[in-house]
Amino acid sequence: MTVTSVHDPSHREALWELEDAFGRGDLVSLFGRCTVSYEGRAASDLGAGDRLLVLKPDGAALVHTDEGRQPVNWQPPGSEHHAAVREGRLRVRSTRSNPDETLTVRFSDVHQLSAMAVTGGRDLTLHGSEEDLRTRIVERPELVEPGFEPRETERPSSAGPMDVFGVDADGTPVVVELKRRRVGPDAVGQLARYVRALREELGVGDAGEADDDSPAVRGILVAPSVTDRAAERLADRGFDHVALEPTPEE
Amino acid sequence: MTVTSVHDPSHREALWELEDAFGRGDLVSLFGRCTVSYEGRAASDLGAGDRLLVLKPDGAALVHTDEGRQPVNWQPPGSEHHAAVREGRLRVRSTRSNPDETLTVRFSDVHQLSAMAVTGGRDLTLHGSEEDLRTRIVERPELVEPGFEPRETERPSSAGPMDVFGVDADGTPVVVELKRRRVGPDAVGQLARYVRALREELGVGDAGEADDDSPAVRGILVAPSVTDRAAERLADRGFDHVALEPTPEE
DNA sequence: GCGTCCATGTCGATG
DNA sequence: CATCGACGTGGACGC
Repeated sequence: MTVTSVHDPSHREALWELEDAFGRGDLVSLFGRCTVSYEGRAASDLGAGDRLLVLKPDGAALVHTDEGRQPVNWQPPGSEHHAAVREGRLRVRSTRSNPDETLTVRFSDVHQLSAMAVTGGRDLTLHGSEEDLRTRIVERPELVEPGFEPRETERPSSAGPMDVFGVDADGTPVVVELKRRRVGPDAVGQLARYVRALREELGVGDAGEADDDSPAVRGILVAPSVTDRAAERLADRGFDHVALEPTPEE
Repeated sequence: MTVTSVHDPSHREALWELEDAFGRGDLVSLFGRCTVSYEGRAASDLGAGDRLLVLKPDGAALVHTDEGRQPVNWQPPGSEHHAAVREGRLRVRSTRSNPDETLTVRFSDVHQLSAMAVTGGRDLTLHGSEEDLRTRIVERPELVEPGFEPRETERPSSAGPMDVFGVDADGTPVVVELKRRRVGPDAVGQLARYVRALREELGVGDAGEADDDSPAVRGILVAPSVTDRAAERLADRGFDHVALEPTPEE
């Protein structure tokens, strides 16, 4: 593992190191006093201050202050990094097109620059996602309700793929929308679109005949919990909510 | 400006530096070979590889690989960093409560560690946000339509605050929903909620009497553009779309 | 604390 | 390319 590291370099030294690092495909970490300006989907300016600039070989650029999970400024992967010395400052610029965006970081002082080749080990195994919730329901359908039979996941419809499609104990078609966490009204809207699409497709239970307790196509929202507004909308539509976590309680 | 920087430190040296940096409230950048595990709202594991760990004095922790704008793992601000040497590795752990979450990074090798005090200069001036769009409309209402008069922004309603409330040339109440970029159907749903709330509040134009071309309360979606699905929903509801950018075209 | 909504959201799948 | 939906979304603001 080769790490390059320079302390308090001159702008010219820093420039050399940056260009080498870009050439090697290194990940760069740069501490220094700088101003930052961005122009693209929006535009922003940031006055002088000490910050951390991270430059990735895939084109991503991140400007971090001492606070927050989010960078104060950034450029997405696919951008191109360029460095130069201009007007007595080290200018690092990252540009991309579609949309056209430019991030410019101007360093009056570079305190520390490190670069390292970083490869592999990018595959994360994540548990507790919506996909896990789907798996859990397919394996244990009674968690939705007794007699529920899943027939298909990601079933296509004119409104997009529905998370789980199945039938209930009476043989009534059921659309299940899954959410890994507490949801608001937008999730009910999503479920409603799938139910409407399926009713049209099956030619049953549209607004004209679904005014009693037999909706012909049922909608079930599976989520740990729902907001009040979402509950209202669920009631309006005659949909059900099943409280379920993506992973079993410990 | 004081920067601490060590190259290829022993675990014990790295531990000292980390504890000093935590004590000083420094921002830390740590290159090394590590495994990462996370447990909290979800759970994840990441095998050995070279990565960049950033530790912020506000408690944020970021694990970055060579790719992506997003950290592969992280901990939000408000967490607490702890470092220790365990089983021949440098273990950096960041924990928080509510929800209970733990991020653990275990280094088999530390290649480079830098720490710097980073203060001030955190205030970003951003242009092109939804707020700019609102300002633009209030100053030039004719951009929405001739004769439009804004009366209130962030007007409260039972469905939440509507972006702009006003009246059109005929004196008909208008609810304007603003989006800084192209929107999908959810924005129409949002607008519909506000319109419904206002109709109820004013006691006019509900479903019973709004079946002709006089809806009593109009809804206008201002956004650069809308998706097909959103356009459908707009037409269903009898709402209008006005194509407008958050900032004037160059 | 929860609810709501914006974001330069980012990211991946899909047509 | 654009659309659509998930995300450990994050973050701000209001109640």
